[in-house]
Amino acid sequence: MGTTQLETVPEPKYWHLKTVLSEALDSEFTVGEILPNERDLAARFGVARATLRQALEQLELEGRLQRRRGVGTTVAPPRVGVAVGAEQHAWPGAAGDVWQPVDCTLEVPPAAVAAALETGEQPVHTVRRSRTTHGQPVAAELLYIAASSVPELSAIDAPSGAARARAVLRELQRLELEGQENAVELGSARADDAKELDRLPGAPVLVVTTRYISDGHTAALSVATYRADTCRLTFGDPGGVEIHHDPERRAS
Amino acid sequence: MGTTQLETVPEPKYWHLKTVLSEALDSEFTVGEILPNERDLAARFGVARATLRQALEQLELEGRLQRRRGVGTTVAPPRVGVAVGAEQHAWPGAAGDVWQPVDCTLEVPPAAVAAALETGEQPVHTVRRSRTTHGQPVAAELLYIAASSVPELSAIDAPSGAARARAVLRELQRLELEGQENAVELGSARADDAKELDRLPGAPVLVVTTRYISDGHTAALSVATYRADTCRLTFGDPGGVEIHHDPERRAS
DNA sequence: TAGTGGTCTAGACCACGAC
DNA sequence: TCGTGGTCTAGACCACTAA
Repeated sequence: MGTTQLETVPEPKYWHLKTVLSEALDSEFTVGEILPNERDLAARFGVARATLRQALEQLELEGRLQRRRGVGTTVAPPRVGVAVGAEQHAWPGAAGDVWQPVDCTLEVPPAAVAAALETGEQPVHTVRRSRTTHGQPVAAELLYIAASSVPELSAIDAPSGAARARAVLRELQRLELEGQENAVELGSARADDAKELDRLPGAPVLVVTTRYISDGHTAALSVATYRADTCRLTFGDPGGVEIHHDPERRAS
Repeated sequence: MGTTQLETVPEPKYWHLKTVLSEALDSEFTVGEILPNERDLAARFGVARATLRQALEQLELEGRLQRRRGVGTTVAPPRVGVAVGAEQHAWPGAAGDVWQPVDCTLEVPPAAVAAALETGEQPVHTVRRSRTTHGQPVAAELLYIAASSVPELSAIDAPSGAARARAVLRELQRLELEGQENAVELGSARADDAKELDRLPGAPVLVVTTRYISDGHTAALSVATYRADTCRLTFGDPGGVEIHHDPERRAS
């Protein structure tokens, strides 16, 4: 990474910079290694710090770098593959579920959720769960369950907490699951999700929305927020071998 | 959107700004409507243009806005749902495939692709396809097919072009498809993909990687690049119940 | 306390699209 | 040609982490 000059090219500086840095990451750095700080890097390439940051931001978006305030910029490990929608015909909380219940309250959900659950202004069971891989938090979930889906629940004691979450999920298993519908889209982390995922608010996340269908209606709705920088979501037939694909450097 | 002041709060200005703008979009703007330009907006909120842009960038990332140089910033329509991995047990190019062949060449693929296909330094059939919804381009694909997977192809005339692409895909159907493996991750658009998707290079994309497995090996590898701003990827088993997704915006 | 990345400013010029 | 968003600069200060 000894290069100092940037030729005058029609392409943006930060783009060129990103390419140069990307190649340097491949050839001169190892996973976990810490990079020079932004001010030094900017000076070395003869650009303003903001321009250097634009390149770093893209590399972080692609999962190549990890930046932490007060610490520095490090080379990120390859993204981890996490299976979603694998338990294609099981309710959340069924045996083998990788999610860990955290809390459960009774709340009036956002309008879009209420519309899907057809619950109007009624409060619904709102279960918070988290998911970790290799000890690292990778996803936070909000699971909305219509009160009518778990009618036997009123007898249960705990008004909230993980115990209640487990109780609600246990009741859910009694229903017959007809099918589920999944969707993935790009989003940015809300403040609470960001905290749980150990990221700053606004960090890019992959939002997986799952609709659990029973008796022709949406009995439960899951909104799971995965760290986009560290995760590769896998779905469908679990074949066997795992490949890592780099989303940017696949050019010739 | 007449507000002019921003209180002194511990949260970043751009974050607050984003919230204010988001609410204004819901209540005071309609899809396709054009916003005031960045300089005016920044002045109206009493912030520097760069700060205003930080807020706009996030809203664009979330699919709420669309910005085009030389034109302006408009309110984006809700994301369109596009099905991926739906033809769970069919080769690309099979009947009903939504992809449109564009070109086909014989090239040495990137190292990661070569590793998956186990082709070493050998060139592979590289099919370029595109996908549109409602007349808009939503995805660009590079489909790599090991030469050994379509051995009967040498007799075919066209050395490249859409005709050859169709020929290669036709040959592919002769193999028995054992299964496929899907993954989705966040990436940024390469220059060529960006052009086809009508975006700037570096724009956020959802990269869907599909491995087609035959005879215990990876016979073909698809790398599909979807516009992250306009697409919501749907996958999995609809359970026979086809539910029309409500156009209502997801809660945040 | 020192050093890091995160936020913010007030400018400037450029590339592109529409007129 | 004009207005738009895109890029870039050279600073400043803040929030956080670790020593």
